[in-house]
Amino acid sequence: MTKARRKSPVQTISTEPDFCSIELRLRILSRLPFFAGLSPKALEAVNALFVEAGYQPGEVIYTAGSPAERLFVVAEGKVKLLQHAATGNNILLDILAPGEFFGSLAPLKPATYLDSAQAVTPACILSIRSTAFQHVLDQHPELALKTLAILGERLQSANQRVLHLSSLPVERRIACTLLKLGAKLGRRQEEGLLIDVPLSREDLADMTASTPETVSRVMSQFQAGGLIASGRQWVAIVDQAKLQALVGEE
Amino acid sequence: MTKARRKSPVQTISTEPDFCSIELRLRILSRLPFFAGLSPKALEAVNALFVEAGYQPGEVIYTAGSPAERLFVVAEGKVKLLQHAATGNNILLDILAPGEFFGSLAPLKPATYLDSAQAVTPACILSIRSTAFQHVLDQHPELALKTLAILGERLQSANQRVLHLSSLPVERRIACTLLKLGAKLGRRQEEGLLIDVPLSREDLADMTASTPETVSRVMSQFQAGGLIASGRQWVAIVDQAKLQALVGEE
DNA sequence: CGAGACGTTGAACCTATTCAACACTGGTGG
DNA sequence: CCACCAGTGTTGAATAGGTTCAACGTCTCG
Repeated sequence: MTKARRKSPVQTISTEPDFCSIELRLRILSRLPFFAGLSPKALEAVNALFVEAGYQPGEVIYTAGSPAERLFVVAEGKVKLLQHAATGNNILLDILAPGEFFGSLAPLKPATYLDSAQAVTPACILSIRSTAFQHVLDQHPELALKTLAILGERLQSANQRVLHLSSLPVERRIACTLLKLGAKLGRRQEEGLLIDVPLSREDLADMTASTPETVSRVMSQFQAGGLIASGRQWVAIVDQAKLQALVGEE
Repeated sequence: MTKARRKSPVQTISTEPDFCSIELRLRILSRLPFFAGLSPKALEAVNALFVEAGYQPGEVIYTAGSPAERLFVVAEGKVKLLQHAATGNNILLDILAPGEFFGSLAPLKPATYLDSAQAVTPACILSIRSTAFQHVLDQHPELALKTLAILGERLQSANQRVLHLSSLPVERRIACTLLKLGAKLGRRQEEGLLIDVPLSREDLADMTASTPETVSRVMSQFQAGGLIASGRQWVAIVDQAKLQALVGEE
């Protein structure tokens, strides 16, 4: 019945090995939470410290365990942040959108990265040495406060995740994860709120501490109930209210 | 066999409704990670902003959901930080030792606390309005960097917890939790490394996303293997190496 | 001394995983 | 251009790890 969905609503405009124009760089930097409110001059100085690099989908930006000496910022595209368990299974910590930072904030703090970063779409990534960034923070104390606020939010988010892993059954965890992804990466579309990133069952399993099979089962059920629409590597939220009700109000 | 353990090695020197002397306050503040390296004069100014309060074991310092407007620091005693799930079960996020802070770093960020804090032992707690603390950070930028570093560590720790919840079986999670507690709150004793805080099976269940029954079973097994010694409300690590081996090297 | 909290142990049950087989899709190379 | 094939998704059945329910023992405190 509600089976025939279109091929893949997620647009993957694959350009050349991604890079961004100077204007884009400055625009991105100025829109970054912590760089907002910086004088144009200071911003240009900061900009000069950043290096840019392009990545193709699936390409690895850094690997857990390698020496952590850079701070990265997503200028264009989406980036997966993942941890690796000894058993071989992965944990997908987050999917970062343009404007978000990752990597090592401070030098020497963790000597090595404890997560890996991988481009999901063609991406342009800016990066700076952690030491250099530390100097920037020294010179612009207001930036440190902004960064503090962001870290605080991430800590909250991580704690909420612990709460969910501890107390919610898979079905709810998946519903919740879909809603979060929708809020962050959603794009209005005829099918509903399309999660605008290639997203496999396994990705969702890695976000919910589950397995691709279980995710598939739950998603089939959601689809039958008209809550979502989904196909190969994509998901759209059709009935957000019902999904929200399922996770239980908070 | 190895059943006869002593009553309760955990000392709970219950004084009057706890308070601390002026010298202790200054000493505590000066030893706080972020206040380290502050001029004595600045430290006294900061000290003046703090208010002190005493708590009895089990007494609640603040509750999740109430307006978040203060930052707290443990001066003396131990404090439980916990989240509450809709299902009624609790998550024990951490047990804080003297010198650690909790509560609200920044005003308005989360309008309300999203965790609760409760004294585990008789405790003396210093606190300051978040707004006031924000001013302190403004005036002493180096403190913001320190705080940033600490938040970073906590974020890492939370992420590691997500990893463990996602990939380790209960037995390992419990072993790991015991080791962490031992490292943080351990006191050398004849029985081994005593975790110097009243700690029930339920507490451990709340730290490992499990149940008191399961914790009891696993702990019995650990005790039979000579890994730990334990009784009512207390645990000591007897063979740290074996316990470490069990969790799997990292 | 009694009562309530804490801890232990057993057995039934249930959720989600695991293993396995099969179907669909899209991209690649012949 | 078509056929093939690897990656992805679906579905079923068996299994296991942990929870739940329940009963009982034990300690501590008032």
